[in-house]
Amino acid sequence: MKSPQALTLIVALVFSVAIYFLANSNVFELTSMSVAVVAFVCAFIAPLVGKAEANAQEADTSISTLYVGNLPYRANEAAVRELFSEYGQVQSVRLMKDKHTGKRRGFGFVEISAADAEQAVASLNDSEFQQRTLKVREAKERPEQIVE
DNA sequence: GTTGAGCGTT
Repeated sequence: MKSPQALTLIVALVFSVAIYFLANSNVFELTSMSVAVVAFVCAFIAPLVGKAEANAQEADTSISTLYVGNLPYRANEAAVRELFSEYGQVQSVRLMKDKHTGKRRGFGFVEISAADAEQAVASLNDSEFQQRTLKVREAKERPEQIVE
């Protein structure tokens, strides 16, 4: 797992070392001040680059929460995840069960890529799953991510 | 161990 910040840091370090040796060799007649200026610019830009890459990653992982009803009581999370994985990247699957008895309540929520959410709903709603006709909609409450 | 419209847990 390489983070954008770590990558940017490595680039900045390598660049700084290169500038240091260039300054020592006097190839470009660099002064200590010019090296300091370059170092300052690098230190100023690095966090901005890292932040931009982080924002780009967030945009790629925008997620929609889908309500899945009429599930068979015997259905488990793995089976539901497999089902929705046919249409998109499944972020998480939560099958709601009664907190006290632990029995399945027959519905759940699936977090899936926003880009694939509509396709999954259109394909899986009113489809048959373990001899039950599923109800798949966009979840009403608790919007985690706003879809534009 | 049962049932059958529904929108929820840290």
